[in-house]
Amino acid sequence: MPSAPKGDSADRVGRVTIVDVARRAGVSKSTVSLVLSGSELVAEATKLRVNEAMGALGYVYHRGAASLRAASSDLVGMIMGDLNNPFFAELTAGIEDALFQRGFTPILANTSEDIVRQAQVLRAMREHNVAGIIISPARGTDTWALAQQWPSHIPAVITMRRMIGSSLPYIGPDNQKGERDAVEHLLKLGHRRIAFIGGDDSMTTQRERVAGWRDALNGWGLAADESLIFEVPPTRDGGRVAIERALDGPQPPTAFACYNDIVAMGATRALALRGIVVGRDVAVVGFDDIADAEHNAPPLTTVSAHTREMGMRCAEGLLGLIRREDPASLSFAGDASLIVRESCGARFQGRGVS
Amino acid sequence: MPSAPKGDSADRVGRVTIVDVARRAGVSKSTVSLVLSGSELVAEATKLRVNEAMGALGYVYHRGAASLRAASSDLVGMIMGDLNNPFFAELTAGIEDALFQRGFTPILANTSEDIVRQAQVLRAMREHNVAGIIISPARGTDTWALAQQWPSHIPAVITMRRMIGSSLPYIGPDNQKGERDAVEHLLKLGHRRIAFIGGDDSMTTQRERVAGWRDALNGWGLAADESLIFEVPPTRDGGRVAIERALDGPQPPTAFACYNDIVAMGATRALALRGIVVGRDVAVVGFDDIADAEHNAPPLTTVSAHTREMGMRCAEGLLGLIRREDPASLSFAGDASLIVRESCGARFQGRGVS
DNA sequence: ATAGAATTTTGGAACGATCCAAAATGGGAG
DNA sequence: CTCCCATTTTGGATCGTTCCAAAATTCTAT
Repeated sequence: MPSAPKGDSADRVGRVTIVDVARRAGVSKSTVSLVLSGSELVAEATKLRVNEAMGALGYVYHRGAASLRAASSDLVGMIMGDLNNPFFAELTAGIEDALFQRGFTPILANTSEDIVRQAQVLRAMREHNVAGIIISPARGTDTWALAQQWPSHIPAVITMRRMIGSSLPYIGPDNQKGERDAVEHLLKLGHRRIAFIGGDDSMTTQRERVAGWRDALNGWGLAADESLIFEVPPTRDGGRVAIERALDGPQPPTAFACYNDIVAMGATRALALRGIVVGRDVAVVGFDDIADAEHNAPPLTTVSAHTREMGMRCAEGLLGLIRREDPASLSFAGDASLIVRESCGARFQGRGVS
Repeated sequence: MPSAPKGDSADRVGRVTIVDVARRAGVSKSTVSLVLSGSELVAEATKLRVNEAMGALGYVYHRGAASLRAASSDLVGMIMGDLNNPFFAELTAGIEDALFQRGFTPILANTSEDIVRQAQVLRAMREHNVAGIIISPARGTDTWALAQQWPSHIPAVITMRRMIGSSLPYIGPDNQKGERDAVEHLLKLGHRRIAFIGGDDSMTTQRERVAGWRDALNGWGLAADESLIFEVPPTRDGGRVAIERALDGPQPPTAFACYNDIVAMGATRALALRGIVVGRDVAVVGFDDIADAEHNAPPLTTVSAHTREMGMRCAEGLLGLIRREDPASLSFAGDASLIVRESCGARFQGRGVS
């Protein structure tokens, strides 16, 4: 017979508590508590007896009760702007993994870019007495409002979307450097009219990436032509719209640096539908390196944000804050590295149908 | 000056509790508790005074403390097999939304299809005294093992992956019916050699979808040719591999019913790279209707699992269990409806480049 | 055998809410 | 002015843990 985890009182009405365990092991509840916390104080023999009792009774630790006494719980809030964006889904999975491994329990909230929802969610997290939060602020989040909604003494790290003027540490990729590399790559391939498409001026991430685009052009002694910045929603459809606007204008660009991979996918699709072969007639680069990027038609040249690692960094950064390390030292701009595939033409294989 | 939420004791060392509020409002903590729970018993004037005190002190409700006395908390576990699969990301967002609206707080766990991780996560959820869980079991989860890891008296609903023999209610789309519709559509378009690609026999979802495929063929008086079932991982690359195997075999199929959209995307891409125009030379249908499906090249004909609604159903089903309704009556197979786009050829526009 | 030190164990007070029976208050009828 | 009843309010026990000072036990050296 396999060892069944059910103990003799597994079907009791109430929960099996530390007191029940203590009674069965013939010790006091304090001793059981000591065993639970892995204390060195308790004698080996006693430890064994207590563990046996816990097994027999099917005891389950009650974290809520424990954290009532401690200052904070093992809960950590994860507030994401848009879970349906694969990039954020990957980031979420990364953070979840890292937190769980460190003994924290992530509570998830998806704001769908809704700042009202975000405010509600922040309050709920406070009510749960979370040890801290990792937040990717919804678009349109105001630095001041966030400061009002989240007391500065509770650990929080901001990820992926920098809040200017906020005292909270920021963890995210180096957008400017990444975009600069991407655009320089296009310049090296001979492109001179390089558009930037997607997002708009109100998004810090867009501003950082545009800055990188400008840097690269200026670095090559070229003036950045602001009319080549196309502000469209950071969506697939946004990519399509930008392509249409760009192509229908005078002197269409020969290369497109996209706000992110989603926009780039929309753009490549729109180009393909016009019969333009991406990677031969025109170059496209994305940003983020989501899983789908390499399966796009054609596979996207993009800038990797090292999503998984970023998630780990976030978890670690928050842990640092919880341990009361200096917030300033925690801000972190991860590397962002160019991944060359086919959409830029550098490795174009000339396969005929794109 | 805008009304600052900071009260006079917002920077106290400890937390502001109902006792502090009670003191300031000149009432007992019981009264404050009554106000908190929205009781009708308390006089209007007192209610006002208490609310004023809460505002002034910046009181934040402590859900953990409250749930210590109640049988269970407002936490609900969400256990997902693979968050990186856009389908599950959408489902997760849907469930999260529905739970939050009903006043529950979802705690998230991504098992990455790892049953060891899943067991750990289940335990963590128990320790958090969750009101219930919504679980999409990791591949390879054994019904008996799950029953051991999750006591039957704690509400749980299984979603998307039926566990045969489990007493827990199952909520998911009608896979068999959906696949039958899809394959019938292919039959109507004149296809006779229709392959089923992706997943394998150990996955209940695959078995259900294969059953639908078989139903459709048999319904048209055709024998289901088992050699047309290609068992490959339910991934993009799996789709590619299946296409290669199928095309290199004798008498290649003219249509492919795919386990899900991811496989279908891998398949369409592999076909395109071989110069085969999907929607003209060959037909492909997917399953799930993830957001990317309509942006695929060509847009995928697929079966919608009504993901968002499914998420809502899960939340509602769990709520029913928490309210101690009959588990059997909660099982639910949602509709699964065919969405015709271009990959099957029914609406092929003949655009040249696919 | 015994003081003193070292090692183990323990009872009771927290933590911040809810719940219940009982007490206080207010109003209307006699 | 009292009594009764309806409306409000309240103290204290409780949920399951941790923490702390103090008690009990064991060990060591004399």
